[in-house]
Amino acid sequence: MASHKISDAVIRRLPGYYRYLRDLEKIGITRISSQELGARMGLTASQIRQDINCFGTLGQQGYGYNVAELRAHIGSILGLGQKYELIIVGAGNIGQAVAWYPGFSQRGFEPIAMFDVKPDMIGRVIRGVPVYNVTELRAYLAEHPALIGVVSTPARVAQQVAQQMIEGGVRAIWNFAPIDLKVPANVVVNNVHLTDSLLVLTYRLHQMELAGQSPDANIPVD
Amino acid sequence: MASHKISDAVIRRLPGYYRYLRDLEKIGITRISSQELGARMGLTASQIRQDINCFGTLGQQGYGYNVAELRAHIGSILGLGQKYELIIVGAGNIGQAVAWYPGFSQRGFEPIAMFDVKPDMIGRVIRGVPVYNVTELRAYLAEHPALIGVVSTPARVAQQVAQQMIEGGVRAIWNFAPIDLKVPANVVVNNVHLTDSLLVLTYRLHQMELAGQSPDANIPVD
DNA sequence: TAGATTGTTAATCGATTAACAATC
DNA sequence: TAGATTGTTAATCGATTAACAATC
Repeated sequence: MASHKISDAVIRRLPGYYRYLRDLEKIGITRISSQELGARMGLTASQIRQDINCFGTLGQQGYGYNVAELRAHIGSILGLGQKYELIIVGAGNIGQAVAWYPGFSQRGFEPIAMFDVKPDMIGRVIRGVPVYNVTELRAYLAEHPALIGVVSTPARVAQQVAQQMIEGGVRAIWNFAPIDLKVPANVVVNNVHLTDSLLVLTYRLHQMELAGQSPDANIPVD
Repeated sequence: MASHKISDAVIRRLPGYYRYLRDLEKIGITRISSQELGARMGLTASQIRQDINCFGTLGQQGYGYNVAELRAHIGSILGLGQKYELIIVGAGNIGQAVAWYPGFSQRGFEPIAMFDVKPDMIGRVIRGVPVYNVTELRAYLAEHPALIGVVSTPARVAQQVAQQMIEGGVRAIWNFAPIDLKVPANVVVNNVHLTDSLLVLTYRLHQMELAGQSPDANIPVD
């Protein structure tokens, strides 16, 4: 039986499934068991079957899962298969890195404009994406609606930029500023804190050093 | 009572605590209750007290927590307070973004070298960081040990780069390639999958659209 | 002292794992 | 059919929340 509320824990694993299935497809594997997929991903077979069952009956007893079919299904759950125009505020390194992330366009993400405050950035066209003055953000959005906004500004202006995006019709914000953006309930936000992930790394490194390099067994990968 | 094994769930929250406490300190707040901190961070007061108690007795009944003291303590648990030299393989946008992330140096992270394969990158010095040919990686590490390695290469070479880093003495790998690096038990790895986080965002956006914009209440922020 | 707020134990909730009957 | 492997229920485990005595 399908689609009772999918838990957050499951949702966070979905992109991983998608990625692994895509890689399997690429190397020509067409079917896979929960056992085998689990071994590759570092999850239990049981968990994989539970996860997949959240959104319907996709496997076949005695056979396993069809890789292409499963990937397509997970992709559609993730909202792929449609095109997402996105705007980027903050044309620094992170903004540019995001704009040019390989594989972005093939997944339907299209950066249509960047915004910055620096005079030497404004007016440039970087790999086809024009950089506008951030003062033009509202006016631009009025003409060119975008569902997704990327915030790659310094923390101190991030909330205010988000505000303008939301007023301009942006419904999802991907935030790289080191602050947790607050948004209304009809807008989604994902705060990516790069430094946080580095600190988790140093924590583990530190622990390992304290423990005198003793292998602390399975360090979970996140 | 302190330090029984700190769970992974707690560890992942620590950088958040650190960040909020730092911001509080900046605006001059010197003491805070679990109640108030919870309200700001979107956690329950109970959870905050549980978390903090994992690593000792830091609060005072009837008073709360001393912001500066708590931040310093969490910082030291996270392994801050020492200097970390880091090398970056892949001098593209993400590599550069990482190298120049503001606040890096004030937290003790110092990029000492970048490596790439592109002839037009090799030999450049970008904001003080030299870019070498990746073929020189081993030789470089032999002379300049670094604890942390950043992998910001295409996926297809990432595992091999990690291998070389590890052989060169790197003990922690911060990976941005869209693949889960496998490392031996005495090395730590943190796989940052930017696309994964974007897909979680589109999932939620998609759900919200399906639900006809109805506010789906508390969208957790991660 | 009285009020506030922690530290900590117990209760609840949710997520993962184990087991196995259903079925391809 | 026999073997494989799912779908699904039950058991376990862990994390979060609630409650309250301890104490500043």
